[in-house]
Formats: sequence, structure tokens, C-alpha cells
Amino acid sequence: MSSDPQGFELPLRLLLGFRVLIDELHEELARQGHPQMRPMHGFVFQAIMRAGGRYGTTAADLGRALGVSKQAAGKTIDMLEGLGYLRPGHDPDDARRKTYTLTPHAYDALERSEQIFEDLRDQWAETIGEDRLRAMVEDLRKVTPSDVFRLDTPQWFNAP
Amino acid sequence: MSSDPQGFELPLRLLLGFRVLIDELHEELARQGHPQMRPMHGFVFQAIMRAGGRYGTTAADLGRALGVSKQAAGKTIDMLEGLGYLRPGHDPDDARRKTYTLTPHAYDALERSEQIFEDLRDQWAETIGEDRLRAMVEDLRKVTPSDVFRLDTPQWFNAP
DNA sequence: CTAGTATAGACAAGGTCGTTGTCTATATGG
DNA sequence: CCATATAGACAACGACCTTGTCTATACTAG
Repeated sequence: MSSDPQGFELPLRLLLGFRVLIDELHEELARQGHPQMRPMHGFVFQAIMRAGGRYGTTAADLGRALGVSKQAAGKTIDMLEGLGYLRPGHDPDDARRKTYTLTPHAYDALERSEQIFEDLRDQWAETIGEDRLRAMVEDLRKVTPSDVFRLDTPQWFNAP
Repeated sequence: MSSDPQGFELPLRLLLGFRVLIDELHEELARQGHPQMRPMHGFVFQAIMRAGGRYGTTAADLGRALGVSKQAAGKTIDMLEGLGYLRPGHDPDDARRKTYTLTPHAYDALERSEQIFEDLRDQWAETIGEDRLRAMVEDLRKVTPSDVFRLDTPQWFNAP
């Protein structure tokens, strides 16, 4: 369109590419026994794996990792526990900590996600070429931060 | 990390690339007299330009274009009007329609956005090469929908 | 050992932003 | 002329986030 010049296309395509992959991931995940998974949940699972201590992750840990309050993280944890993705535990070294770890159901979702992403990647490679796809990821690495910073994307999108 | 295998990287890099561009856009926009702009607003402006009739866009038009209810669109419009980006009008052919059009302030934001995006694009081109950048956009075009579907991204991100 | 500080978690109150439902006024088309 | 569709205003409500407060537990410095 006339008011949609060159400059806008790059960010738009990046967003659309992300959305396409995530939408197809979740369609397929739903077919494979995970109909309740949301785009956020994969990130939450990864945060729970990396943010916690030896005995699991607390709501406060998760909140820090995700850049939300511990109350918000606690509600997310409650929901994921209700869906069977998290299991409560405790830290024998700190009686205050109410920890959570991933259940086998969550690991199943993660493994399936990984496989689905691989398949989607292969589809993209067929369309645009394996070398071009590899170049794309390589190039994006050069212009994006290497550390996966706080995943506060949902709130960030509407942030003031 | 060990639990962050190949498959996850492509979508993550696309999202990070988008975030990097949008974050830098808004930092710069804030410096140039638009500190209140949010990531969503650019999309809203574009929707208002394209979704309306001859005399402007109504809340109902905008809601359809963005994939939200007309009430939600109405609240967004109220805020943007308050910020000086929208001006109310009416449709002489339809007394029901309360239309809105972009103010010069909004066009200023759009033009600055365009320029900033061009600059960011140039920076990327310096880093990864003009040809590689062009290839990236070209390739993304092949794997993403050509029509900019409903921009319901914020809610989509957390959607059930 | 004790006293002060920091942190986990529970609870409550409130904000923002979305939703649906209802109502009236205006268009539109048989 | 009347039935149907749609714009916009208003109200109620829900999801999800926030801040603030409180108690229990840990940690650290004398």
C-alpha cells in the first residue's frame, strides 16, 4: 500500500514469521494431546527449568525470570499445575520456598514442541533453501542480543 | 543451553529481531517528540488509514480491522484522541458514523517511524550485508501470509 | 545468642484492557 | 412502510497484572 513503505516491512515480516511458526506449533501441539498450551507456556517451562534452584522454581524465581510480579507468576503456576504441567515440592534447605518442577507431561510437551519446530524448520528450508535459512538465523544472531532477556513480551507489546 | 536445542532458535530469533527493532524505534521516537507512542499504535494508525471510509474510520471499523470488539477499539481511539493523534469527524452520508482521522501529529509520528526504520535497516545492512538482508526479507515473504491479517497480537500471545 | 534486614508466600484491593449484552438512533432493502 | 442490520453509548463482568501489607523463615553482623 502507499503508506506501507519499505521500512515497515522488515519488522512486520519478522513478527509474521514468528506468528506463523507459533500458530502452527500450537495447532499441531493441540492435535498431539496438548490443546491447552499457550504461546507463553513454552517460555514459562524453559524459565522454570533454568530459573529455579536445586529443588525447583518458586513463584518469586519465575517472576524475576519473566519480568512480572511474583503474584502474577504465582497465578501462572497455579494454572499450569492445574493443567498437569507442574508438580509442587519443597526445598529442604529453605522452609519458605514452595518449589515447582516440570511433570513428565510438560517434558512431553517440550519434546513434541522441539520436534514440531524441527519439522517446520524443514518446511521452511524446502521453500527457501537450507543455505538461505541457515544464513537467516546466522544473520539474526548478529543483530539480536545473545542472552534471552526477560520474556515480558505480552505486556511489553502494550506497554506505555 | 542444553534444553534449548536447534528447533527453538528460529522462532526466538524472529521474535528477538522484531523486539530489537521496535524497542529501538520507540526509544528514538521518544527522543523525537513522541514519548507516548506504544508498539501497538503504529499498527493502529495504519489500520485507521486503511480501514475507514471516505470520511474517516469509526470504532467499529477499527475493531474489525484489529480483531477486537468495537468497545475495545473505542477505548483505544479515546486514548489516541487524548494524545492528539486522532481528530473526530463525521460522515455526511451516514449520521450514525462517528469518524476519526489522523492528525498532523500522527502523520509526523508515521513519517519519523518510517525514517527510523530505514535507518535501522541500514544498520542491519551494514552488519550482515545489504544482499543478505534483502534475501532475508525476500525469504520471509515466501513463508508468511501476504495479507497483514488481524493485528490481534497482544491478546493472541496469551490466548487460550 | 541476638537483633536487624531480606525474602517467600498469602491475602486483599485496585487498575487496565479486554469481553458480552442491551439499548436507541439511523440506514438499507424488500 | 416495515424488517433487518449496524453505529454508538452504557453497564456489568472477567482475565491478568499491579502494589501494599502481613507472617514466617533465613541470613548476617555484632
